Amino acid sequence: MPPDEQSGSAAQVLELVANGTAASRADLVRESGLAASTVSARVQELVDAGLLTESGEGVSRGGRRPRLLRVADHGAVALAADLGSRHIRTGAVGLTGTARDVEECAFDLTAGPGPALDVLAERLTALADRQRAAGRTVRGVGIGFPGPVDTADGRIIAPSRMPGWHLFALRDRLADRLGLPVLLDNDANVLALGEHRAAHPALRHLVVVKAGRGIGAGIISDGRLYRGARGSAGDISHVRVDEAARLPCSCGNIGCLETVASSAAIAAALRAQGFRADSTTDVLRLVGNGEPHATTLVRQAGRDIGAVLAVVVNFFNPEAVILGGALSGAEPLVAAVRGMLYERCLPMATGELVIRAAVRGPDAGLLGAGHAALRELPTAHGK
Amino acid sequence: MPPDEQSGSAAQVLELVANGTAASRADLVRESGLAASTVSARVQELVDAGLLTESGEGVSRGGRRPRLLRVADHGAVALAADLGSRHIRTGAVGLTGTARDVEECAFDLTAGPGPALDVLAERLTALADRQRAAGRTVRGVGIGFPGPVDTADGRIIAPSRMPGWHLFALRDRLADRLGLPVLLDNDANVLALGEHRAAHPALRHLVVVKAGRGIGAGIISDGRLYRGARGSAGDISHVRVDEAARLPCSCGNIGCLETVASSAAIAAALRAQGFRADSTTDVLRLVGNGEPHATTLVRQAGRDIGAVLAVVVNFFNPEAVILGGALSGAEPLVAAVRGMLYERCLPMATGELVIRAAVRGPDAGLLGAGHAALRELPTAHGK
DNA sequence: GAACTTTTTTCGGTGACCGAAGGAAGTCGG
DNA sequence: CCGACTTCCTTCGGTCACCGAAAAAAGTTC
Repeated sequence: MPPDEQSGSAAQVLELVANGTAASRADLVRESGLAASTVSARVQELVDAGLLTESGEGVSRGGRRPRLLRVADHGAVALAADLGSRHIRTGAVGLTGTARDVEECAFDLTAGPGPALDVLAERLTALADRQRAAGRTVRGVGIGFPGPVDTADGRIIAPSRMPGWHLFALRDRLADRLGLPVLLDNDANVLALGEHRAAHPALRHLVVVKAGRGIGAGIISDGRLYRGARGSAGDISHVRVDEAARLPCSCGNIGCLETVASSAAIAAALRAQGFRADSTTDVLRLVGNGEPHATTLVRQAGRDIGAVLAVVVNFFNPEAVILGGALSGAEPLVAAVRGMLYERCLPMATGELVIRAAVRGPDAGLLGAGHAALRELPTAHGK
Repeated sequence: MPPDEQSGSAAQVLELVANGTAASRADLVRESGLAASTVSARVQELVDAGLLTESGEGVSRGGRRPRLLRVADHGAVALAADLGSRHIRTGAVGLTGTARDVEECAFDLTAGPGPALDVLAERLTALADRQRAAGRTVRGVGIGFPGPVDTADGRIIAPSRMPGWHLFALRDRLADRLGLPVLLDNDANVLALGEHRAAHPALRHLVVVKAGRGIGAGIISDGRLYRGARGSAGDISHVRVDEAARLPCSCGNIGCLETVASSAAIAAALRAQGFRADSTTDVLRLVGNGEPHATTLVRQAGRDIGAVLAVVVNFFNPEAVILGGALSGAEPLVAAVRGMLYERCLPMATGELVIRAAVRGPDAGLLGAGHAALRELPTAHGK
């Protein structure tokens, strides 16, 4: 599926060095399970390809000193964009796994694909120019989109709350404008990739929730992103959680998780109570200020999300549930999800389950998008 | 993970012939994606090993006639046992994928592991003797158990409703008694293996529900059985579906799927209404007779199961949901699940979703257990 | 400074697969 | 009935990814 992908174990070697699991060939032998000769050969390839560099020697452990390896960060970066329904966040991601030159601007995606394409192209062009001016090579672009994506075609599919986007060929349109290869995926998927690679590389089964104005999930199964039969796996935003609710959802049903537990829903409820609350930021501010109504609403949202995740945890039995997206910045939400999972799941499923907020915070999605782009986009000289 | 497993593509070749997808080497080339030379080599191996036989020639399609291949059914079988909380079903499964000498007897698993081991050993010994008398070689035993199983250790783990079984080493105890290698897995898992291999080999992502006195699910992800982090994936029996329920469940919670939608729950409700209903068979009989109360209860159970599966379908996005277990014999249940899924899931998830009852009926679990045993158990002469 | 350790490379496999070429056995159209 | 085309299958010489044994390289310890 990935157009490029080096010999398999080479990617693994690079990954282990990139996320800090291994710093020398000997480490790689221990961590990867490969034969020493294989590791040596792969490292040599990667050094020759300019992806790894040797950087001095480490401390001896009673024998020869290890020759330390580092990911070569001099050269290539991928541009990354994390699209939200109300904002666009951009940055440059290098092989070392850090985001540089991060910017966020307000933008309403519901305005339709035309304006969005303009803004994206403009900001990414500027970003590319700055990166090139700094001497870095821009290898491609990774985009996380807050709605269903056909990753094969690079098109948006029937996103709720965003009329006009259906079947928009964002990937190719953007690639034309930028003259760069573009990778397009769902925002929760790139978030999951980012969290997995940067924070939990050792875990094999992982559910990463993105809770913001919408609610989605990315699934890592057996160490790889799981997309499902039609690519819509992880779409929990329209699971019914409130039988009594009368609020209609954009999907045509009622009581969807998204209409009761997203930050859009919380903000609306707060406005109905007389608060000034438009954005997720406003909600977080009110919670941070200790506003009881806001805290109650966020906690209830956490319980609703937790109720859905309880089914998911029993069914999928992951090693970790990671909460990302802007709402995960609210402690009460994380606490409520935890409580719900421990209450409702089988002890066998929660026994060693890790439940925590995304460690990379607001950049996690960006890192995932950049990472994916660096890994999967074709390049001229075999990466 | 499987102790034996032939060269990978050999297993694939055998599988394609066994399930009827391919009948000649040329078919195998088309279906498997392997090179013709590779197919030829693997077929030769399998013929030499006595697993495949050539059986005459097929009809020409304008060129040389294909040399037809068949799975050699002369020799080896695995014994299989499908344990229910109230019955034990046994049979012999050959490489051709048919169950022979199937028997079912009533037995109460809650009586504890001792008596169960005796009955199992006795019936399987008799079955083995009959198979050997018929000139077949018994290669091993596959067991499906209606509760959580540690497949690495071959032990039962904390099954609800079955005190005394916790940590019982069923696999090794049975292997000692029979003098045969034993494979032990959860009943829903072996059901999923059986349905996938026998009925839907082309599908890659599959959820197979076993609805009987308990409710479990087996997951096929990427063509392979998915067990999750701790091996408890698919355990949806204790998902809360009825907030208002006061019925306590063996797990300590209330409103679990199992306490409201299992045949045990339906039978109890029918008894409360004055009907004679002890077993799943009684429930099916009443539904078959058109008894309105029974049909209503079964339909409601289907809706409850459907509500849980709706979350699962949105999250996992499978190609098919297969309903197995005794309750799947009730048409209203299948209809109710269908209705619930189409109502509650996103169109993208249900667009091409197959929802149907297990085609192998009551033998599906048996076939899966036998199949798994034949595939994964070690044998003397390299299978 | 001899005897271990640890790290890394060299070298000769091995196993699974592929692709080109060609043989074997057909059909079909004149 | 004979050549031209198809389809099926095998033979043969690769390639690729990896492994394992051995040894070289570089250190530590007593």
